[in-house]
Amino acid sequence: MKNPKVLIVDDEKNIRDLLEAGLKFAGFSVYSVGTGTEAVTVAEKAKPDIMILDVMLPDQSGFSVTKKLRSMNIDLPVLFLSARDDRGDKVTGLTVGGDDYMTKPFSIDEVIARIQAILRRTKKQDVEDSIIEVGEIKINQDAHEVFVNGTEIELSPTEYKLLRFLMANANRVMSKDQILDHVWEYDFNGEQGIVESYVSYLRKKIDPLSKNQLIQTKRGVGYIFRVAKSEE
Amino acid sequence: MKNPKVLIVDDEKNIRDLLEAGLKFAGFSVYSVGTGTEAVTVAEKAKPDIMILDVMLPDQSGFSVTKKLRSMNIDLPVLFLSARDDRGDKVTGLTVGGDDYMTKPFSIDEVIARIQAILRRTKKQDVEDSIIEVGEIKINQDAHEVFVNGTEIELSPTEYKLLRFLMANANRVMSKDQILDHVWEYDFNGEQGIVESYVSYLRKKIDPLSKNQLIQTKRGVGYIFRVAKSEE
DNA sequence: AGGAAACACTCAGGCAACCTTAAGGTTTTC
DNA sequence: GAAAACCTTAAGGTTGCCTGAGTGTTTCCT
Repeated sequence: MKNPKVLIVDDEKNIRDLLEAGLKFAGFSVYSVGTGTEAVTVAEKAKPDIMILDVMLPDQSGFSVTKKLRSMNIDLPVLFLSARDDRGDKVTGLTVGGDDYMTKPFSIDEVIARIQAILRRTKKQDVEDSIIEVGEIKINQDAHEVFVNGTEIELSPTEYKLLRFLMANANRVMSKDQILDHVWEYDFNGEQGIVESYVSYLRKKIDPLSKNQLIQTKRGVGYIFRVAKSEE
Repeated sequence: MKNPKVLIVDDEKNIRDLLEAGLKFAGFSVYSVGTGTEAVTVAEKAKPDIMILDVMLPDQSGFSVTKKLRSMNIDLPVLFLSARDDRGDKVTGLTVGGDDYMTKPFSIDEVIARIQAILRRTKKQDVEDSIIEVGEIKINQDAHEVFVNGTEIELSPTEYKLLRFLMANANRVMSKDQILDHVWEYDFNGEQGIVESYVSYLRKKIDPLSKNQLIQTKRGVGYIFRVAKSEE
């Protein structure tokens, strides 16, 4: 199947829209509802491949939605969303098979990565491979490992997400605003300076092991992960 | 499809007219409205391929327009416009997915370049290629790179825009006023002298690597990017 | 042809924006 | 309670933008 179908269930419309825009662009077919009741209806009719489910819904808890679906023999993997500090919820949510769990606020690219990871695990879809390799760098997303010319380097979570984003958009300049929108959590309110800082951290770890300056600055424009400059 | 359709949404008529003229000339079919309500109507009926949307509209915010459209399952990429210094408006999610973001005042040719970049990325249209090659010079728009006979040169943003404009109109004289109108921001209030300065900067970087004088002066008329002079 | 006027080119300088790096404080994690 | 990760801030250097002045070049008029 070419376009995996995602059902988004969240009562905050802003969040739904954000997820919808990001997921559509990433190649998913998107259904989006605001209540648990609708979720059950759409899940039955549209037969999505995966569901993004807020655990705090106005009409019923997210878990009761999954129970209802299982009782109807509709079996689909779930990416749970919850507000931070719901530690209690986490345990319950994770008891079942291929599911995963994220806290709000999230970064949009992280959601996409998790969804692809779940689909990969449940093996029902053609999804992006777990391994991204661009030029001298190879990332294993499942293992969270990064290799520069075969040597592993340790990256902090933010560094990792930044690198993954730049590599996913290799050979294309990304503005600092774009980077903020994709890599940082959606409610992040800081300035672009933080992107500059993290690019600096990344370079410090990557450059000693690479032949070329892989992350290049385009002054006044943004940053670019650059390979294969001469011929294309 | 030959002529991509653009929907312009802005309450300032001046801006609408400016965009409309520029985009029509660039080969787009243009629809232009002044309110969010109209935008929704036209987007539904005319099915444009992309929308240019001011985030500050009189009747509703630009974001609510995109939300409404998404809830109606009308999915089109957006180039957001906003006034500079709208720190408050800087809501995350602006550039999520295939969308992009520009601040006013802009240069008209930069808008066209961004629109083509978005359409290229969303792959729904036959648009100009990312690479412009005229004579001895090759520009990679995605990477913001410029090569003269295979050697890369570094250009500042303004130099880059000026060169792109001259190359897009190769073998045709462009007056200094035309250049100001297309390359500089629409509210730029300076003199033509600045064009002379920037042509000078460009030549200093280009000429050492080129066999011919690529940017030529037409006294009393303007400048021309000249190739294939012998036969025509 | 001579000279004035218009046009064009280059350069230096002031200011603003941008980039990098480092240091320190806060939050999170174990 | 210590370590790691994260964010902010600021200093300092660099680059980019624009202006204005000085010089060079062409055109045009007498």
